Amino acid sequence: MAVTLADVAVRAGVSAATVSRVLNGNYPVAGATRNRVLQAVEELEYVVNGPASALAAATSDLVGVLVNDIADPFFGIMASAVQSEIGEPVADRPGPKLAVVCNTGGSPERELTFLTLLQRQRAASVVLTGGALEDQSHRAALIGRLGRLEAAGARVVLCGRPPLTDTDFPAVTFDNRAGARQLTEHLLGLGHRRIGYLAGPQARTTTRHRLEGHRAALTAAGLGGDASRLTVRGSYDRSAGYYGALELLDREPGLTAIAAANDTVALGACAALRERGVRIPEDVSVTGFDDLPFAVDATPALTTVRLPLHEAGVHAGRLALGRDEAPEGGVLVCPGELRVRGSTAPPRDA
Amino acid sequence: MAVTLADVAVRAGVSAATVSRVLNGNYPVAGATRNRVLQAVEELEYVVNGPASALAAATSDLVGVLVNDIADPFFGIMASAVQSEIGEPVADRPGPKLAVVCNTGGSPERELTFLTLLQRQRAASVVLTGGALEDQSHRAALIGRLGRLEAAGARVVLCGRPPLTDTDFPAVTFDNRAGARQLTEHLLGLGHRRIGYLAGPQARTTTRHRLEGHRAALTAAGLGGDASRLTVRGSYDRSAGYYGALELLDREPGLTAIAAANDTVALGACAALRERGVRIPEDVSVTGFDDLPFAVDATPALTTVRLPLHEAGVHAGRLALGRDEAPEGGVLVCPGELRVRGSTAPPRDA
DNA sequence: CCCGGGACGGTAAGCGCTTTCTACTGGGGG
DNA sequence: CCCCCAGTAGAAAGCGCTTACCGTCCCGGG
Repeated sequence: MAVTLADVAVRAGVSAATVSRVLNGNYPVAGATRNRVLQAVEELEYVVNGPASALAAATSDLVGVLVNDIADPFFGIMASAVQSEIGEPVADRPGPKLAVVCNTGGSPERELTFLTLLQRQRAASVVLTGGALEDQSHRAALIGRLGRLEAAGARVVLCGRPPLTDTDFPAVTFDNRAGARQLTEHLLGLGHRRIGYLAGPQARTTTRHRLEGHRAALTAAGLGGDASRLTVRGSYDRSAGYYGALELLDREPGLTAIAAANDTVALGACAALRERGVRIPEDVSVTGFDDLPFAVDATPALTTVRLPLHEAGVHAGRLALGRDEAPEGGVLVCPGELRVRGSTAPPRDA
Repeated sequence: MAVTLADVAVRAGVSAATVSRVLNGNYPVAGATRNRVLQAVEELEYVVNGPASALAAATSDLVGVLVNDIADPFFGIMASAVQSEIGEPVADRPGPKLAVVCNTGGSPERELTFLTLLQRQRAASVVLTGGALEDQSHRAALIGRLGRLEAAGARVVLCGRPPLTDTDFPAVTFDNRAGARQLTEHLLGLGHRRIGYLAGPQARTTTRHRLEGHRAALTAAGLGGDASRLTVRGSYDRSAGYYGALELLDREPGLTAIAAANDTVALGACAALRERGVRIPEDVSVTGFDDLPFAVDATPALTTVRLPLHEAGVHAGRLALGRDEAPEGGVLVCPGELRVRGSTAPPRDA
């Protein structure tokens, strides 16, 4: 049924070995022979059998990309960058690689399951994005899986998450702590003193780092005491911001600012504030985090910290291909950049 | 180095065939034997070699998903739905499938290239999303590629794009025409008469259908004459909306409404209007299309048409697995739903 | 008491490709 | 003038798995 290498070989009057060599270009083949082969390939519309070559060569051109949810632009942007980077047929030997996107939904089990599935596919590399779960047993299981992947020849890269201690997988991470700190310092600088914080889900590194940055700024300003009373936890979605903001308003009617764990949460908070008739930023200032594309289109535009998601993805993609050397220490820290926009202003009583 | 089926067989004291049968569960194996095998698998941490089984069984568990850009929520949401659907280990025979996401960037060549790469991987199915390019030669090439994929045993599904005439690939499509028409009728109903339109790129079915819907509404209202003067073309991104809106304002200062090809373009337009000091909706009403998550958080919230992106993706995923039968006629049309929000209001002179 | 057949399990032949290892050629240096 | 090597091409041995195709073994019916 399907055309095989052998068919091409017969058509071109050469051996299968030669056809393989022409196609892979890793062995000298005389010009005339090569042309005959190429022509036969063309005429027969031959398409290599990927699994067969993967089996024989013990490599595949699949790169796994684990994300929480590809529908979320935070992950979408990174994944897009990774994909574009690895899909580009470099002058380098192997052809373009394909990105296998895996939605973990933040579930540790699914994360492990997908890693196994990727190992089964003999993925050439795996890019892990998103905040890590801070759970010792999961951490151990994860390291085990990644170790086996690496042992099987896969390249493992962490993107947008902190390095895994005791391992030396290259990592491209964001400085969430510093970013959060800048944001809160910005609010403090404007004169805010009663600042609510909408934190992400428990046991996530991203959540913890951002919260720590926020607290560090407060503490430095001598406002550490109120911090936990003015912190509400929720997931990283819009409704968490909505209900979280209402909760904060109830807890502390004198609130003049809300710092959200990310832009999506911030928009939810804005919606809640508007419904309550609270003006932004006149009555309450709001900050986000990530600077996703829509942050600038909110009204008022969201003050936030821009994370170089695309750049990080590109870098992770290059590391995954082995095109770039791992950064010194194995970790590349990408700083966030404060973007001051309309959603923050001095408090009224300032 | 790596553990193979044979190793497991030895360990369990059975033949490789038996191990394979236990793992695939498609042939009777006595309970005791099965358990011994399973235990050996466990102890050896055996992971099937995907390429090898793909080669032997002539099938893979890869599903290709072609999108314009996975960073765009429009595609991200559909891809996410497809992925979740196919990743679920159904009670059905084959294990969970992996989604290979391919960013075409809207380029026809890349589209074809990716299809070839997917065929090389012997993908079990391919889901094509996004508007189709209206170009005869590309259409022919595309049908050729898809036909070969199908001949190779892959299931081809179109999602969020019109069916390919003369083929019978199942399709899940959006009624862009009706949606656009509703939007413009809504504006007309409010009393608008000078309505600008920000169209998408040329030669895309999505662009054409939405524009046709808009024009149909205008024509029905006896306003067809001005239509082309008040139409500006651009890509589907924010800056196209920004510059397009400025252009429209210049062409027709008396404009009272702008209908954009999608939400992203609409937000760009809003930004331009705000900069010009034009109030929304008091001076100019604006409508989007798609109802992406951020549409509701714009201020004012965007009047738009909600497209069931997630549902369409789920459905496409099921079709790709062969879990659902193709709809009668092969095409499932998903209607859009008008969402009237704050960005539209009667014109001032109404 | 014998035989047919169902339930299991093993044997072995590939699946289509890569990659040694071997073979052959022609030309230039000794 | 012969030998050796660079340059090419082929033969063949797998890569790890699936799956006919056969044997066994044991049961119940005749």
